[in-house]
Amino acid sequence: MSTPETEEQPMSATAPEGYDATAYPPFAVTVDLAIFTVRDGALKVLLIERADDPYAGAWALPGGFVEIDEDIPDAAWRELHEETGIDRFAGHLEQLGTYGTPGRDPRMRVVSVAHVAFAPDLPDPEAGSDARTARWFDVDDLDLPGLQGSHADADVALAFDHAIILADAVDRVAAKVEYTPLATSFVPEQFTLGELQHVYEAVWGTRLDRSNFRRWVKDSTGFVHPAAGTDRRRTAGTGRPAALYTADADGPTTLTPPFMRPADARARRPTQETS
Amino acid sequence: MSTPETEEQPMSATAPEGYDATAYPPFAVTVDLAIFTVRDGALKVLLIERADDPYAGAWALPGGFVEIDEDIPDAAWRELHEETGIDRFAGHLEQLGTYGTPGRDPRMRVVSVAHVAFAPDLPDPEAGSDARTARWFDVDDLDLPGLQGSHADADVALAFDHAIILADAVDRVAAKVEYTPLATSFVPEQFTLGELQHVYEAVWGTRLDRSNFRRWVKDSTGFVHPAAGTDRRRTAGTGRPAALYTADADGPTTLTPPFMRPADARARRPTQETS
DNA sequence: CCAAAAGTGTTCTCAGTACACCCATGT
DNA sequence: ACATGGGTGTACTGAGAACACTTTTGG
Repeated sequence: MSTPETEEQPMSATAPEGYDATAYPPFAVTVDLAIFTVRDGALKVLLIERADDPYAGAWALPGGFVEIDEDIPDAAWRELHEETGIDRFAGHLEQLGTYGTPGRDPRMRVVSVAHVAFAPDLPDPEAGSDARTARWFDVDDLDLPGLQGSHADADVALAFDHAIILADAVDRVAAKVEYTPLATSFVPEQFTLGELQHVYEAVWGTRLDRSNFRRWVKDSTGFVHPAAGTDRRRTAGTGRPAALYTADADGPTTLTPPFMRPADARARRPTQETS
Repeated sequence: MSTPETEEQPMSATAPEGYDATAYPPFAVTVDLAIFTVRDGALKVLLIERADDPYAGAWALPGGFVEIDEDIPDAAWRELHEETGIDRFAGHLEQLGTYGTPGRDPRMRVVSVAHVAFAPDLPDPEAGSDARTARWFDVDDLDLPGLQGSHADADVALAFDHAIILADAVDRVAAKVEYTPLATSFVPEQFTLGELQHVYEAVWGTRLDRSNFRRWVKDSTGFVHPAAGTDRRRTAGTGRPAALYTADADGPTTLTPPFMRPADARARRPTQETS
């Protein structure tokens, strides 16, 4: 942790040798969330429209202050619930990274712990729920730094450094579905293999061979299994009804072998070297 | 970012509706570093011995306060330099994650942005350099949560939540060498393929087939190439001298195909789901 | 001569790829 | 009938795994 190594190492001018517990540089700490869902075959992210300055009228990731006695994950789950109504454990939430460049918020020094959340297709946020607009955006319609395939509609300007955070978040999602069963977080509890395949195709922006996809999924241990009890089938428009599957609850957290996306799929941006 | 969404979302009691720029919960922000090197065929991490309470006598990751006008990567590089003398760009440094559970530092609310650094074999830290002990520890000699192979010598107690951070850091290192050329950050500028193989073996805690390793390395594009100019060879004790190689400077940041560690290698712990 | 490490080649196997074909349903 | 998507099987190919053998040095 970040134990103030008082006499062990020279502190900055703001926290000198004989410091007392209040003599440290005071930061504001917030959480920001990139909340993803897959819908209409596309990867969507939830953005809210800012009503006030700075960046009034711009779109931003939902987020807010961490309370002084609140753990960071708790703050993230709280924000997620406030924005989407998703209950704890009904979705997946993980830390993405921390963004704290001085000046990123013009008002004060803010360090934001960004998070990524996945959820099955969610309803449209209720516009009037708290006087502010919120919308699902197709990720490909946003102009994100370092991401190809952006046929940027970009009349959507993102506030603060949220374009960077969101680009990192998209990379994270694409990478995680490769070696974890997290793709199942994007589909309802019971799902068809076709639906699951659509998740991969949306996240990676590529097309997969149906036959090989099925074989890989069914050969992966601890990933999915035929839906218990009612072995019914579900229709998805036209065509033959599909068998239903469920995610293995006790499955491993990393898939072996991983499902590698084809090399031509959406390029992975490297982890930011902090240089 | 974490823009305080003033009227957009209800703030906590500490940052209520009509807040002013000073009315936010004040946090201390620090950086902690897990600095790794490979030596004697083992993965080593640099720890410092705490002289004072809390956790006097315990070992801890080096770290310190972020200054109020200092960017987080700058603070991490500064700490790295103070601890090891490594200059910017002479090693690899990246953000690992942020740890901010209330009470992790008994004195105040501290949020620490942990980092991972790789460097070639470094000299022993000078004990007298600033009155405090610092040592390289074999990672396998530490008792880290969720990591197998710990024949824990564990008379070494880690301060704060540093055991958790360090365990996460070890995972990160193991995962990164799989799909990035970062293993070359652990060896000198000119190195033999045997030395490079030792890095993988140390990080993964496994043995690799020499022949297959060479083939994979040489077939990977943008990874290594024969040492320029002097095509000399270097001896490593006894045996035939080996050809020298250099990392491709302009290489890709992700290797294709990745070099998968064998399934029996040190298990990867999943990304912490923030639940 | 022997040990140790570098360097080269060869076989075997299995997973990913591509593709062909049948099945069940809606219109 | 035909379009649409589900479901199954098969042949091809290339990369990883295992292992045998040669080369160059120090002792």
